[in-house]
Amino acid sequence: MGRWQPGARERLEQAALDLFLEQGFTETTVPQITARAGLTTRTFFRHFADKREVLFAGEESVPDQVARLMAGAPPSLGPMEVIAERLAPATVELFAGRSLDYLLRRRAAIDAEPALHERELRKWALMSEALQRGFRDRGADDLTARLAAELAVTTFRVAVTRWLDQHGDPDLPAVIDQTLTALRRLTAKAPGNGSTPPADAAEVRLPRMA
Amino acid sequence: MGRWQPGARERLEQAALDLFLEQGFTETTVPQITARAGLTTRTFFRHFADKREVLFAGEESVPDQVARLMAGAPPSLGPMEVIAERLAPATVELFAGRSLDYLLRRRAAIDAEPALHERELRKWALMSEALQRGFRDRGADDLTARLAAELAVTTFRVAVTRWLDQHGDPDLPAVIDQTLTALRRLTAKAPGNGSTPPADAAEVRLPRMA
DNA sequence: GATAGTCATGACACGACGTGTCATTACTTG
DNA sequence: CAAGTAATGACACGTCGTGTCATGACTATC
Repeated sequence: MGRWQPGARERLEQAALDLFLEQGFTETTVPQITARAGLTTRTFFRHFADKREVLFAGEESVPDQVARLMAGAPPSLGPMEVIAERLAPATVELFAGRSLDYLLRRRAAIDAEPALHERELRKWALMSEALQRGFRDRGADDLTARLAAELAVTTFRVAVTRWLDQHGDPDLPAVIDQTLTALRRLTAKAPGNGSTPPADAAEVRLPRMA
Repeated sequence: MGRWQPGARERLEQAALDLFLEQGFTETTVPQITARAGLTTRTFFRHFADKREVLFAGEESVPDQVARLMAGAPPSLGPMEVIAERLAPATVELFAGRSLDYLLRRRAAIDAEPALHERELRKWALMSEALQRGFRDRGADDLTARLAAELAVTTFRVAVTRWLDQHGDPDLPAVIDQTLTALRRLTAKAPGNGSTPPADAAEVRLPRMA
């Protein structure tokens, strides 16, 4: 363990996030981050593979956790049940660790920078791959496994996005539930445009035509 | 228009893809690409914002095309109908321009390099954003618009992947159809594990428990 | 058919990113 | 107190990507 000033990694993460929000990702240089954390440039790259990674540390284990979680679920559960009953609670737990304020600040930084947004997309893609393997190991055919994995990722990503949009007001489990319901309604053959059928939707159907 | 040797851009794209496949993306330096194309380093960055972009040129207009396409569809169509009847043919057309061989080579290069894979994810994300706006403009509420957009992207991305996996054998429209059908079956409440119910699936249900 | 204008390219300098390498410092173990 | 370990510092270096100015080739106009 490091024994100079403890928590070098955490200091770097904090300084980086602060600077990214203050001046932007591109405008922030690694020497600036390390100066604020009281370290040198070389040390930064010993903790993080590149400048973006400072916002994505400690997420490498998630795919493995996902794999174990799925292997531990009763074989009788279908893909959608696995998503709703096993993966959803795990996702909630994943976000329960960090404060809402931190999550919002982190998202603000990521949304402001395409390069960081790409890294965020890769995070979900890695999760999707793990889920896909999990579904295949549970006996699903290749197409179903892929779709189920993508569906799960879509659900959780959309739910978390909306949850943060509303500053965490309806709690995450509720938002996930709402998202799953909307997803089922959407894919059900019933035609319609997706707004709550006749009621309170204030939005207007645009008569546009190209 | 350039009047030195015509097709500088195309020469750069070709040289880059060849070199990426020969020695890998990271190992290929921009001077190497420009040398093979008979140009200078500076010229490369006049045509492409960065090294990755050489594989993603000419795709900036897709989101706009998507927007026009959706605005031109009859307002009576629900989200899933828009996906199946309007967006699917457009997606097919999008891939009809390039030869299967080129698409396979391009994918091989992208799959071998995480940085390129991230760029590919961003491409689909931009398409998803355009779709989301399109669905919202058609009167869908925010949640439905997001989910429909993500569903469309998932469908086409999975379909194209599988289509290329099989070297284009069942044609793309057929694969998209198959994918949409599997997606509807998956989200329908009917429990089950996603393999063709009792028959020919040779895979074994693993008795694993974490 | 000369002249001016336009646009792609060449040439050069430069800052930031990321890595390899070796020395140094602090802590741990015996 | 001595040896070993692990994180850090210091330095050099290659590549990426940009700013800037000069140069070449084509076009339009008179």
